[in-house]
Amino acid sequence: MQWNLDQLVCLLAAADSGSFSAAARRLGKAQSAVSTAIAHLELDLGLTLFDRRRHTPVLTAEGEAMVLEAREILRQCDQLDARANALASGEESRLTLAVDEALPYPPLMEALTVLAERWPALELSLLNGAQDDIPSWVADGTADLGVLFSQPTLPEALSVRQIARLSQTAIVAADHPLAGEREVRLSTLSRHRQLVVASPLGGTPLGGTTQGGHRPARLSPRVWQLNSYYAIAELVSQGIGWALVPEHIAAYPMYRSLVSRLSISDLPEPASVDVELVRRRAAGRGPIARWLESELSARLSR
Amino acid sequence: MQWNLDQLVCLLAAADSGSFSAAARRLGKAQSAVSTAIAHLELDLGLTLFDRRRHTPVLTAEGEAMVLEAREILRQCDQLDARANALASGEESRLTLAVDEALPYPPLMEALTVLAERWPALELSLLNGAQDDIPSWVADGTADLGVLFSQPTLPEALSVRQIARLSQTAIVAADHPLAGEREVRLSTLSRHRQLVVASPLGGTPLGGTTQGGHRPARLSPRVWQLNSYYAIAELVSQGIGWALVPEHIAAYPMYRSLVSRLSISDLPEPASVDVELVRRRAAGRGPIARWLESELSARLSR
DNA sequence: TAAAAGCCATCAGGAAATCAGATAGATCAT
DNA sequence: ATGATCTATCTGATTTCCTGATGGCTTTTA
Repeated sequence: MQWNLDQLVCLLAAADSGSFSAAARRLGKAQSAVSTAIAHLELDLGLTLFDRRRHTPVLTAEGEAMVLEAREILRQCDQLDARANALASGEESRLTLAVDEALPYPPLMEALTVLAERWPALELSLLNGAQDDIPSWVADGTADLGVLFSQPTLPEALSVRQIARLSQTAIVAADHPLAGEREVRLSTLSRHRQLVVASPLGGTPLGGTTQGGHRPARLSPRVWQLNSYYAIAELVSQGIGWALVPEHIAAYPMYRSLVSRLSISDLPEPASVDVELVRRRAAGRGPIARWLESELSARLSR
Repeated sequence: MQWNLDQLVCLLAAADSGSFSAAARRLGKAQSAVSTAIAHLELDLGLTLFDRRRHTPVLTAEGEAMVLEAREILRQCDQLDARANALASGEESRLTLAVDEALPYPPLMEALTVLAERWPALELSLLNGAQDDIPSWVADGTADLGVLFSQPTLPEALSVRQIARLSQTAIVAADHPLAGEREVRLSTLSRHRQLVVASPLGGTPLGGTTQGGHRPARLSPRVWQLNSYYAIAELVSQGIGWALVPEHIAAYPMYRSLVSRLSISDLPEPASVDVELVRRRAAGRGPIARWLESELSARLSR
């Protein structure tokens, strides 16, 4: 392989413009440069690319085949350049996304589908984890971005942004004494055990590193804490107590027939839980991360 | 785009071997050449491809992305070279094949399927034509190769090779007086009109350009000539006469229920028709044409 | 701990490729 | 027939590229 890219450029310019002189003008070179470039290319390839018997050279069949190959190579070169420019302007070449496994899947997967089309070369890693895993993965660099349900304590090194709010519903087991009621009052609920998400488990979230993020409402004096909405739904369906969970968890096929929704008559405002996006303060701010943030925010809010 | 292919080669060698020195040894260059090549590449791309803080350089994330792009480009370059070598050794870049429309399709299509896999870049043209079209297309350069049923007269400029022999069967209309007979004698057949393929139509094939190729057997004094087996089968099914046609024509779904096969008791040898491949004397002798010739011969003979 | 080995970046000088401009021969259009 | 345009080729100058040497740095070895 003796030839170089400039010779391929000359070949395409000559093929497109129909003469070596025109190609030279287009490329801003001397005609002799194009002429010798193509002559050398022909020597290197062992082919006659142009039929020079007429006034203006005309591509041979072999020449046309080479033009097709050359065009593909230069297209790839342009792609390399484009990718280099994108990377040079800060675009991520890899992105690791950590998401709470209890988040609604469809909007997440739709966003990733669009992502795959728009940045086909991106190496994406997707980590599914429980409530507590997400911030620790982001904090230790395992993940660049994390999406999780709002929780009261987060490492200081992380920055948080609320990106959506999911409405919640109260559920009990289908055979629970409360299941028959059309509406219940808080005072009624408080006589039964409440299951809430909490992280870190059993800790007293009052330390100096506490950030915003409201803690899950404790409406009953008898509380069990778990780190997973799935575990909560599981226990609720066993009749252990009641819980506030996001709508999509209550609607999940595995639980839908086992649990019963409760409407709480005297709740000051509709129950909801925030979805937050966390990143290390310094990182996770490339163009793809920013796009993904707004995309997830839009899709989760529908 | 300032960079060149040598720099990409250096990048890959360095990435693969883990150090610039090793890459230089592998490429048969000085270490400084590799070092400056990669340094220039980094300047051109605006990226840091290697992390040089340690003893041996290690690819950055951006570097890995560029390695993937570069590998693809060099793969394409190898492909261009391979194609150039093939073309230089006489391989066709285009091939136009003219076939008699009455040839059996399945073996033809199977051969073309294999052809498409084996020479993916070949530009193939397939012309379907009647008996007379094939040799004229090959003679005037419209086609490179022709496949047709043996016919007595061919232009002098064409060379012919028999590549298969298809057995024939006699057919009459299902409601023809002969249709009930289990076996017929030639003397019986000769009392009915025979339809034969002939080309050129109505000509007296005795001119100076006559070549080998036996003319279709005229077993009856009353003969109609047509240039297409399909037209013959059509007329036979109308009860116009009887004909010798290749087995697959008699088995063609459109005619199968309309015609009846006859077995001729006193035919000296089983009726058959030769399939021939024609080319201009000078042309049609590239590797692909030769492969196609043997492939068609094998598949048509099954 | 000290020496040795291996690696990289950089520099200088020479080899090689590339380029622009000029020229001559060929082809096309008028 | 003539002028315009094209290609191939030559020449000298510029640029690029390469090798070999050197020094600084890191890792391994003694």
